[in-house]
Amino acid sequence: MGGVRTALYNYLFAKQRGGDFILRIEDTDSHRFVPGAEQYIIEALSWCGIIPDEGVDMATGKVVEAPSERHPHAPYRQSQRTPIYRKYAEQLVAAGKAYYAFDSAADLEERRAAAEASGETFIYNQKTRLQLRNSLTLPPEETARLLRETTDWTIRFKMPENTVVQMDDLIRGHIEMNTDTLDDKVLWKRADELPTYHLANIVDDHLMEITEVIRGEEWLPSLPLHYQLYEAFGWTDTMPRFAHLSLLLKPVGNGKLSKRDGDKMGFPVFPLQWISADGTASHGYREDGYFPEAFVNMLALLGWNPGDDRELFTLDELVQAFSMEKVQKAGAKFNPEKAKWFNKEYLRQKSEEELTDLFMPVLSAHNLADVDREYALKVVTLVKERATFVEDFWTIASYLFIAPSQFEAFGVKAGAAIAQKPVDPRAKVYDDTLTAPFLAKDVEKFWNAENSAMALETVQSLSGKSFASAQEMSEAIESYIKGNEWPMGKVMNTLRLALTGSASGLGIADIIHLVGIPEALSRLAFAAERLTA
RNA sequence: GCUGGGUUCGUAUAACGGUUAGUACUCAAGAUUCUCAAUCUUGCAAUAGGAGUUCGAUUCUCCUACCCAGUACCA
Repeated sequence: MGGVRTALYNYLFAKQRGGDFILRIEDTDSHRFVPGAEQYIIEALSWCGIIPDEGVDMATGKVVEAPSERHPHAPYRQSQRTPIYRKYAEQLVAAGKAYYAFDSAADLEERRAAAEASGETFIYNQKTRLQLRNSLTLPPEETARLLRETTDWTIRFKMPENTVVQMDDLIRGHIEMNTDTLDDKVLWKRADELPTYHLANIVDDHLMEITEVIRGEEWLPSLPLHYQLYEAFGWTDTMPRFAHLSLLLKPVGNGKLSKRDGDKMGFPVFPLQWISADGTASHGYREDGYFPEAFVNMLALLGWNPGDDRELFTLDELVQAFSMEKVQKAGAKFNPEKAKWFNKEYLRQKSEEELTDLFMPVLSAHNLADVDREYALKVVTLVKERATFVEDFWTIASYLFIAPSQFEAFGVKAGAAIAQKPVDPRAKVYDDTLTAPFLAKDVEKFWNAENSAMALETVQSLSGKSFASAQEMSEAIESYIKGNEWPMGKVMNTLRLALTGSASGLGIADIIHLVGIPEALSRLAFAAERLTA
């Protein structure tokens, strides 16, 4: 989610200014390589409607490896650009702005442990670099020999001493930091013979003519290093502008949003379902039934606002409205409830035709492949306002497709839609298995000889007549019950219990008008047989 | 620890020195209906604390508290 939001803000900013949004794969940690991750990123962005102008060939969905007019800076995968970084790293060494370091990992580890033991922190910087094994301290011929005979070396940036770096951030404004608090960061790694993020990023941003870098807040502490690198390369005149986005925080408690939070609280943290290497699956917004428009809209408003009360934006509207000035400095706690609200709003905006198209596969998934589309459309019209997800149509109205007598065979539970709500702990607990497929608490409340007789007679009174609309049928039912001076609520709820399995849900006339009077009578008979024993 | 960033109702945010501190989500109540939703109405609820600057601070400055990030041959 956080990654998508960062990409989204980049996209909105770029598109608003007529710029290009570039996707570059920063895969310079060979140890953390995850198969499929690259494709996942492309697919996730594509689902959100965030289409890169450069870096990905959208026809094939692949990262571009060879330069073309549209993709002049290929390859866009950093692991395929290593000679470039190597050249620039050595250029820095030659200019005296970086140096070769030969300290072993174990040695550095030891120094860190020793410093920690005495309550200090070991930093590889201007204070310590002259006591360590590097091209600054070793005789030139020894350095040359080590470089020639081993690959056991790194390149470190020679951080200038006591210099206050003056920085600007599009969101945070002016920031300054003294270089004495910084260390001599590794630019070229011995471990996998690849550049670090810092080197590769600065080199690529320069080569690819990047004008704005919008990234997560975790990079803010690295900004002075990046400024110094631009300085060292002599690229300050074309240095991009930076914006550091605050992080997405977990809904409750402290800390940033993590995979575990979603699993624990039952909301997705991934745009698309993600299967980890160990086989565990994490929920995705797509698979959980969210519309991409709703997901993107929700994400955009998490840390940014248009300055007025508008909340619903299409991607194009976001491009128009977005401004860096209105991006929030503080981290934003993610609210899963609001995410659902957005989805509900988008669902309501969709036409009944479109929703029916989406609903048909849901019916098939519940073993109802041969439902008449016109019938499904009528159901959608009836339940649209009540649903948050397309899947809800089924949960709310499964009884419009199958009778309670079939519930078990289709894996339906009576009152499933209301059962999702948290139950008041003081409420009486009923054993639904005793009356299944009918809800025990409603059976106790409404089902008795008197009520069921009235319910049956009411439906029988409709037999043989035809009704042009549910409204017309509703009037007939009402006048029949009132004519007999029967209690409206009791008859209706008893009827609903027999028809749907529970005493809550759609209007009685709506249900009977859809399923038909003979079906209603048959359901009444089934309920009588099951409940009057 | 050090360095940097941050702090308005439970949550997301508005108010860029002058408002009864607004809006949305959530929650609660009422209206409505045959129930449940939906809808409508109403309500609950915030400027972290302390100094200063100012006629006046949510807004500017400083201190404290708390939160976040970085402190890797990870990004």
